[in-house]
Amino acid sequence: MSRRKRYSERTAKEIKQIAYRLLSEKGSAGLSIRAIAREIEMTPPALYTYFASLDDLITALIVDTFNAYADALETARNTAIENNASLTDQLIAVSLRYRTWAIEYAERWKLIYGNPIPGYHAPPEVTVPAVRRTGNVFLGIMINMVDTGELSTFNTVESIPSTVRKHLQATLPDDAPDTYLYPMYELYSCWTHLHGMITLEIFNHLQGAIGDAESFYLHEIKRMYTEMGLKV
Amino acid sequence: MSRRKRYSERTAKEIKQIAYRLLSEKGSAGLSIRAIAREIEMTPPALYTYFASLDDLITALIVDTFNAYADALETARNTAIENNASLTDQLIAVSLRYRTWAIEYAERWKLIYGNPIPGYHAPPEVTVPAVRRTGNVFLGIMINMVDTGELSTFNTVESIPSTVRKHLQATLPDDAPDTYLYPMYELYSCWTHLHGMITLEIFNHLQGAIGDAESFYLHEIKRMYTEMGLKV
DNA sequence: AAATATGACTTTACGGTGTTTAATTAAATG
DNA sequence: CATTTAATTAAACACCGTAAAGTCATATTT
Repeated sequence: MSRRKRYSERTAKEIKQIAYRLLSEKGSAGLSIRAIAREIEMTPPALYTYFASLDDLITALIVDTFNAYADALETARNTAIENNASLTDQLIAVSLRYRTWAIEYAERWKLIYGNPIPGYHAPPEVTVPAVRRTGNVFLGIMINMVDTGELSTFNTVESIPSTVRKHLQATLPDDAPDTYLYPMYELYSCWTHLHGMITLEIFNHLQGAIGDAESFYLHEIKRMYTEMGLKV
Repeated sequence: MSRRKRYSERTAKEIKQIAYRLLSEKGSAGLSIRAIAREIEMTPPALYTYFASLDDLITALIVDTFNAYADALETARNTAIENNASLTDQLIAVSLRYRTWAIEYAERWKLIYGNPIPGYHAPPEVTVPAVRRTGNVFLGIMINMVDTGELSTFNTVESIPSTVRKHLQATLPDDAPDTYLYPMYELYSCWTHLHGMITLEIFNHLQGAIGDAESFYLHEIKRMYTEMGLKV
């Protein structure tokens, strides 16, 4: 690891930090090569040494953000485990963190889940695995629940549409029991609901309707998990 | 209504149509004053006669789009009624249309529910009433269901968080019975879930996970309405 | 140690964007 | 017909991403 390489990585990190600051201060509209160059006191083309294009820089931000999001969820779960929380309480803790992180880092969240930068298209080969990490935090808990019997799989598996069931089966490891289909399906059912509430809150469509988005969210996840058969 | 005024309105409409075409062809990145000017064979500043700014033009597109969305939902419901569909089937028909419209007019949908144009902020006084129209199609059906007894209100009303309940109560007409709180709350519970599925599908986060987003959506809404106590 | 190559930059430039200003033309009104 | 008003244009400003070419210090190779 040469001196020059270390310097270069430090600068790349600095560029990303300035990008995050501009993003949170002025939204994605403030995120430009030239604005970053001004802040870091370089000429705009100098940034091309570190990122091949603005799109590349944004992709780097997106990947980092997905990972930071997943880290936050994992931390939330670990904290819950340290406090001897039940699996259900772990699930609730992670669900709540899923929202608070989104609110706290709203502009970064919009970067990954909104459609913010016109002309930019995220390369799926890099973002799809990153998305999966966040889902896996939820899935891990739910699979634990199936193992302990807390989450009953009864006959819901049969009712899953066959196309969906086949797809889930294909993503399941070979040695995993069929009963794991249930938590996988349930994961997406829950995820889409959580995600809808958060999206609408962040884009300001929910507050006017419901008044207190936080209480609504908490109530909905408790109701959702109750209907899944958990004792909340 | 003078000749000039008629011409002016026709031109404004033409501008919006070109804007929609550019939007669906190239996404929000292709939506620029200068691009529209090229298409309509005007110089860019000429467009400022019709819209005070690009933001104003976008706001006009957004309002139109919200209304078109609501129109489509109302048409879906009316068609269902004409076919003697039950209230439950009306609700399902509208729910399905909520998705197909979003997919069909994805770029317009992103305009209203995503965060597409950096620097643009929708004026709430103009968009909030427009959002409400779409919700009212769902709400209308659910209120009918309460009136006919199809939708039981049992004790869910009591469990609604007090802050949310107060807010819903405030938006309820004075002469409406308290039992209407239940469908109002349920509306938002359903809406957030539908919205989450559609958002994730449109932003390409769901297909990789679930395979067949359409079947998933149908299965989820049926399950949701079953859990609400409806006979689907 | 000298020569070469590489990486980090700067200057300049091109073509794109939204928007303002002032001047011009066309249409409607008195 | 004269005057007001609306519609349009040309020119310019301040941004934007990025390509090309050149400069200079640092690494690497001979």
